[in-house]
Amino acid sequence: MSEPRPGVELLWGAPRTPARGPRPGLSLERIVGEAVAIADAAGVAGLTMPGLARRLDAGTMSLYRYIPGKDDLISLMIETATGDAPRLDVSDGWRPALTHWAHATRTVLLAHPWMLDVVTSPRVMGPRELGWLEEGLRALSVLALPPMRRFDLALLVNGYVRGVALEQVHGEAVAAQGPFFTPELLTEHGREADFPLLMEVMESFPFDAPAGDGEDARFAFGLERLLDGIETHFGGAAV
Amino acid sequence: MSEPRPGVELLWGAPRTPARGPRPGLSLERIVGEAVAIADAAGVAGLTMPGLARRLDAGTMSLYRYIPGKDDLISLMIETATGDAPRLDVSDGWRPALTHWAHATRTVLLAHPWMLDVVTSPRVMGPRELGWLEEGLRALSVLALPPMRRFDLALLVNGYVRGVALEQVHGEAVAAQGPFFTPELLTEHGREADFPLLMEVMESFPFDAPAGDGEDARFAFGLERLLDGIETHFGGAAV
DNA sequence: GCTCGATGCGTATCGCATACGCAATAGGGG
DNA sequence: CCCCTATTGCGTATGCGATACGCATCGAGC
Repeated sequence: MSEPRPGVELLWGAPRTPARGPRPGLSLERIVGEAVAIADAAGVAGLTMPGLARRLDAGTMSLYRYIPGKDDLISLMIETATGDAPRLDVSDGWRPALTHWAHATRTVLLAHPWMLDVVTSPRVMGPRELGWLEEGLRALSVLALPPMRRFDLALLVNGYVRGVALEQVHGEAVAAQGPFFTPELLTEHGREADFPLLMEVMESFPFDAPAGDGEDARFAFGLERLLDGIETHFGGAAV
Repeated sequence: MSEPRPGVELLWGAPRTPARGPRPGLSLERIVGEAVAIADAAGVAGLTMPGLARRLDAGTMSLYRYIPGKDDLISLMIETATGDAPRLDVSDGWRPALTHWAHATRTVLLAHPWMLDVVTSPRVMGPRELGWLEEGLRALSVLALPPMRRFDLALLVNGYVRGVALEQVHGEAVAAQGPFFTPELLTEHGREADFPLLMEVMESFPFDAPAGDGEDARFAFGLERLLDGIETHFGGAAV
């Protein structure tokens, strides 16, 4: 038996258009759009139902006429912020396509860092999000592998993208709340002898470098390594 | 000027032993240990100050005599659950050592899945956690690279481990709340034509396979690819 | 035994998610 | 054309979590 799960219908069903009753003063699109804007600016922690209602000039409880609960709102936010998957060009083989896919995924995650906090929760993926997976599979479809193996590879690359994005966002958040990753942390507690290699790193830390570029380069570099590894292993499987 | 930030002292300072006053009925160790046990069983969402106090047979506010706030508690939980970094044997080169390091990291994350939810928040790392980084750097120290570059590589591998663990935990959580990743999701909404490759995957999904083993293999495989890539790029840099 | 730095914790505040119910609204069948 | 009813807006209320505050109490050293 399939349970109703109203949230799934919001993601997958057709938009509801009621026949009778007062005209709705809000719309799912407006609610979700404003929620995404709030989360972009203040993170998921800054997104509250009263706060969202205030931005929409509505009563708090009015929101619940449109969504069953906050969890469903977040699912819809993910679906909206994700956007449509890029159309990949696989004519040059899987590697350029998968590279493009990975970079596009990273761009989305960095544009909406709160997504890194919420994609973990148990939830149902929407059509847009599955569209991204489908495109990833399409990039890999030129490899003569069982579908399940291609799926593994798509998740592998996706996991890499997430992990590195998480690392970057985390690092930036820590840096924003004050200098922490400095030699002083260790010397002040007399622990510098326990972390000789970290001391080296901290001392050479270029705090003045433009953070974004370095992160992009680090990401691209790691991605190339990962794809190199895939290629040496599966390169011969090209159709 | 360095601000006080009491949480940092809890992580890095010496254990406080008060001279006067009533004997403390609780201890940091007991509080943090019980908190980790709760989070292991119920996730961070299941960890509340009143709930924790109840397990400890204490009043809720008593906890605040030991920790400044919940955030600091979580920092301490991470530090405790992380455990001591494994001593790596680098005599066979960087690759076996780094492999061991990555697997050990993964083991910790899967033993305490809530860590994946909280490592993102802006926080200060403790000595144990930095010890892991130090060990990762030690594995890479046999490569003749600038310290910063070795640091990048350590974060790269760490990011990969996190990303894949996140993916696995997320997938398991979704699966636990009912079948979702099935062809029916698509066919029920008449969208099967939009996701031909996903349909293939869903149809071949072996729901009966032992999940853990498959995930371990997938992780190990991806890690090998990543290290392969690093090796082909930096292999010549061995000291 | 007095003092003063601690501790245990009841009480209170504040913010959040969300259930419930009532009043206002408006398309459509009679 | 009007009333019926599905529907909306939202005030009010509940319950829970984090945490500030203050009081009663404790106990090591004088």
